Amino acid sequence: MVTDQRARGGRRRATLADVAREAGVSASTASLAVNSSGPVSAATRERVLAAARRLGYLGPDPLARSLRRGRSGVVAVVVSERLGYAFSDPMMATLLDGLAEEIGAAGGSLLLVPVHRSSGGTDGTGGNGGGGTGLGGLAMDAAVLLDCGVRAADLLPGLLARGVTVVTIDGPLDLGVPNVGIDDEGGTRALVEHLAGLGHHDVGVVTLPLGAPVDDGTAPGVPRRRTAAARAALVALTGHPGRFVTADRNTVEEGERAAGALLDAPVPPTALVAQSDVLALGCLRAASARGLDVPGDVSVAGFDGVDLHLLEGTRLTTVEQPTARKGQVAAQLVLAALAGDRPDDVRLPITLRIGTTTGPSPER
Amino acid sequence: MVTDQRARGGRRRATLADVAREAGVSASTASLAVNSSGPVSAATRERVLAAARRLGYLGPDPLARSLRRGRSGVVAVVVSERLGYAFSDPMMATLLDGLAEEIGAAGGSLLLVPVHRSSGGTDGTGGNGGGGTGLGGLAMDAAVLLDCGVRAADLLPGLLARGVTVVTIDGPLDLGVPNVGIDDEGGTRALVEHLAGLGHHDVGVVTLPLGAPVDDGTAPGVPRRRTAAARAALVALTGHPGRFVTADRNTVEEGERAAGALLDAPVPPTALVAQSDVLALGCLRAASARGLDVPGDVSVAGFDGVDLHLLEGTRLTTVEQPTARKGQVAAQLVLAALAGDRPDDVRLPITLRIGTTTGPSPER
DNA sequence: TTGTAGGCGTTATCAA
DNA sequence: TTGATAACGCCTACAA
Repeated sequence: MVTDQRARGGRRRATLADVAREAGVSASTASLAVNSSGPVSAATRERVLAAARRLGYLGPDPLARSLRRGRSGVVAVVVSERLGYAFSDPMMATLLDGLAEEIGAAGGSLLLVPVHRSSGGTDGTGGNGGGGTGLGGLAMDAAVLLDCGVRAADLLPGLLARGVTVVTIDGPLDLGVPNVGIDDEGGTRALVEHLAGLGHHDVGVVTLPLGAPVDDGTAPGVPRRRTAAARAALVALTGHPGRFVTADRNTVEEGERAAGALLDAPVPPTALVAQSDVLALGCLRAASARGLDVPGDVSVAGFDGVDLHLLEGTRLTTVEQPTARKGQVAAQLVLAALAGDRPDDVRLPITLRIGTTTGPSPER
Repeated sequence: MVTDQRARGGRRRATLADVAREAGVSASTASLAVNSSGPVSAATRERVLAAARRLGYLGPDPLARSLRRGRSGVVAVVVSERLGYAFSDPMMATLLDGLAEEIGAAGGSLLLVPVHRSSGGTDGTGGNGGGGTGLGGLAMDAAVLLDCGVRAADLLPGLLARGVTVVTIDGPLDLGVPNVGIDDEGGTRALVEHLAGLGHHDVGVVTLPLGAPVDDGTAPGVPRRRTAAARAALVALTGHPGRFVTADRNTVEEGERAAGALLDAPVPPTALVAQSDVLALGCLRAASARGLDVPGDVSVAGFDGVDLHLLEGTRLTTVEQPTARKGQVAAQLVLAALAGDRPDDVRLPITLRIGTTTGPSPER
């Protein structure tokens, strides 16, 4: 990754110039023939192709072509911190799948870029001495920013300055770039309504990591949006504000820990709302570990509509969102923007899915 | 991804030449100053840096630099078919995490390349007309091939011809490139020994997708290696060959289906060995759906040592492998090979972990 | 310590 | 239909 000798072993790969010479044509003609991207007589094309075969020419060098064309065909997906966390979230897998499908179909490819909190600032001169990576030294046509975990806003100026097309998934919304998202507030409210309707007055909320407090003018990310919506809905519908515990990461373990903190209170809440299905699974485990019946003793709800592979015919009550579609749409926004359009934000529909993990409040 | 106008909106990004002109030095001096990679007087450097700031120079263009240096810093990870499948395997997340950590630390980045069965042949002239992706048109220094699903061997010639450094994970082993793997046979044998010791004579095996039969001379992949080892060990230790069902994909659903086929036999086996923990989870669900007690009625074992987040304090009996380490080692092999070394294969240690899902055979 | 020259492999443009 | 020319933006011998 550091060394840069080109002279590897034997003789170097054949280039288009070699092919042209071998075929007795000019480089430009050879280019046209090889790419079938211009008027070339059938005879010449055949001659060039034969020469290419003879020389073992492997097609245009992607780097050179990209430099010349000003396009690399690479779409970066910026994920938070460690890839392991990113992928331990089942959503991410689905999202990336949708993204890859569309980008791949358009001839592009996906670059996975984990951003460590430090290496964000690609704003200045970028004179980062040694080959530090950090978004600065990566060739990309576009970047997809996933709200979860990364402060998208931090990276944005640097990317835009470099002429990179940017699309966000799940906001923030006021960044001035196209965004795909869902109605987080509406989904949260629906969940609270459902629980309130079951007679729950004392609801615990396990939130996703909230990230840095929003001191600048930026709109808050998913966790804060859902949190605010939950608080508002709880006050309005149950008369109580609810109790909030924040998970440090979106993992089952953290969900279990956070839920444990709530359930171990002198008077535990009668319902737990987790901001993700992964966290909700942790809630289920916390309840199970304490011998609590779900939903008899405590109701549990999630968010996302991920397939959790619960045993025993349990179905989590959750807000289902079209995650694969989200990835596809993000890709479409990228492609549209790359084509010069200025696409609008997209808000995808969600559904409240009532499962077997929520029931009447035992207080009733 | 297709259009190629460079003339976007305003005026183009400042280049190093611009900076040099602005600073009144030559381009080469500017290069040295910006990269701090040569002898430059403090005064000149300051002047150059100031000019860069003034012009909003954002650092060397990655594409141009790569072309010049002959290195892109990109390591491709070739995954099978759809990314969604790839990531639905918890192993992959961990593996990629380890890989990304090491590659990232060395200043490289990870390109995710899903390979559809068709687009494999990058051997010929590659004159694939339009911008079809398929590994051919991607700039990469190295590729990591994951056996699972993709016939690594198919891609190898093309990659090698292009001068791409290749490393495989989980074989096949006779490809002539460095490989990281584990003792699949030994692990399988240990599992069978464990079950035989518990008195099981009639064992069902749920295998991973086997892929195409090995008609050429190539060594078989993980599923076939584990399958052969299981068959041999079962014959040797139980006197019976065992019954084999193949899952079409490495998913919980497929595991459940395959296990169901075994459990619905007139005389079901007393133990199920799945070739992955994901499949094993499917086995557990199949048993649960039929009202069978595990391990009372049927024992279940897996392979991998993934955290399955089972409820109820259940711990799967499985063969634990150091998955993150596998990714790290693969990265180290890549880096070593890129540095000109010719690293040896690495075989990582595994451990039989006995959980609560295996017990004495009910036949006893 | 700085500048000059040349080229990495392609492709767009224009003229022939 | 083909060919010469000129970049794309950078880096590295080598010379001054």
